[in-house]
Amino acid sequence: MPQLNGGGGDDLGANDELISFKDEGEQEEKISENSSAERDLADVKSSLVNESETNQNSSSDSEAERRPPPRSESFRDKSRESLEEAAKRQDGGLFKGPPYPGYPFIMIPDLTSPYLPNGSLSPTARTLHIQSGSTHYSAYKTIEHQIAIQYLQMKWPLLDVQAGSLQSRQALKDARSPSPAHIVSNKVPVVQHPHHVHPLTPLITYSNEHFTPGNPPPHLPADVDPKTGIPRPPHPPDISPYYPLSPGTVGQIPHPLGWLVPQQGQPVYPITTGGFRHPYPTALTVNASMSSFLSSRFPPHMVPPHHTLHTTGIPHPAIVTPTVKQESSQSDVASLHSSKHQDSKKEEEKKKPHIKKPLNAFMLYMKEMRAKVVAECTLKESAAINQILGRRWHALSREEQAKYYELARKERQLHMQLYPGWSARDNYVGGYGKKKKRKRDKQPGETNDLSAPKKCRARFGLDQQNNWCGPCSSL
DNA sequence: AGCCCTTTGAAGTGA
DNA sequence: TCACTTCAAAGGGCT
Repeated sequence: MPQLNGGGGDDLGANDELISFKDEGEQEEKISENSSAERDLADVKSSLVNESETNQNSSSDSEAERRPPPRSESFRDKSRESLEEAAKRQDGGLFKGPPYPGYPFIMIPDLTSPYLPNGSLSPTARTLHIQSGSTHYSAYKTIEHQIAIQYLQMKWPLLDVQAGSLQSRQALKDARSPSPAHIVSNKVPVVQHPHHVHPLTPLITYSNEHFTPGNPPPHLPADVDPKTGIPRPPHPPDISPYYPLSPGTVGQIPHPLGWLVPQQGQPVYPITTGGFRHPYPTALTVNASMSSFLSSRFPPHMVPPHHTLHTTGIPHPAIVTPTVKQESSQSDVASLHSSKHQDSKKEEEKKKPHIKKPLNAFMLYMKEMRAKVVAECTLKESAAINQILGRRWHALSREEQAKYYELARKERQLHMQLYPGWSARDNYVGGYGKKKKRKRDKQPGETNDLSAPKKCRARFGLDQQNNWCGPCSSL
């Protein structure tokens, strides 16, 4: 069976991901719909309205047309065709270059695998010598190692790949807090972007424009702050919007795996307790969060002691330590004064990081397009925005959707590599079946009933006659 | 403060 | 296998 990912071995179930695609005839329609963003949005709005007003007939044309046909093998085949095409366009395989310009996501050959693409054992997997609590690495200058460096340099020319960066992941994985091995050779300063460039951010910020080399997308954060709506200063023209470089500071590219790369002499990463909301909110103290994370993942003898707030690296932004993340130092001090073992246990419980789910294709799409829609429409309420985005999602062409599915697949893959033991179940509050929050029981098509538009009108000030929100009527 | 709303998709659970 | 549930992001609204 052909796999989407030419790299093989991908069992992430991307095959069924395109079930929402439309059939061919509909596709043409959708392509025409996409001819203009404004038209698209207007169409989306119209379809929303029409659907809202006519759904009682349960024959909403727009919905019926947009909704993908039920799963069928033929459809799956088509989807696979599409995916295969996409895979071919991307030249498939994890070890190929970034599938899209502006997508500098390095799929480092199986970071958890000790083997290099050439089949040899990677140095990081071979030589980890732990002596007296410090970590030393040897045999850096092996052929394989150099090959790996060359690989990274080839795939990411701007990256000054040194031994440290290659070892850093293993180093962090073993959570050997600041050790010379981390510090010395890493020349990839992870100067945290003010917006906390997530290693997956290049994925998340994907858009069609991103695939046009040297053509910064107009709707990127440089235009409008997705949160505040305040226009942002544009990027210098000679600087990639994805890499917040200052001229001549190539080395300050945020490593896609930057959170893994321990740093020395770097300023403390900007702590944005408010404002920008990153897909993977960054924990504040790597040692506290990471080692607690490791505590939960690895046997105690493998977990180093906490080193309070000495920040020498970045935890994966998917790791969230809510409420306690800023109390780590205080809690550490408190635990020293507290002789109650239970308290410390509770602290440990609290410190347990929350690894968020990887974003699916639609979520990635939403993250990228939300700001755009918000900018085009005065609506700010996410529920309304999401409705529009949902329509737009269905209006996307197969290829466009396939790109997001691919990004989502890679994100899942990376997530799986980063957190091998993680399960979505871990994030279930109260366990399955015990609802964290009462969700409205959704009957088939209930979202299209009259109550929805009424509620929408009430909440979003939708125009009663035009069945759409007044401020956005121009859309 | 915390849940609701709203979207799609992934993943887990139970029958 | 299927149906159902939860969570992922977002942020204004509501209790």
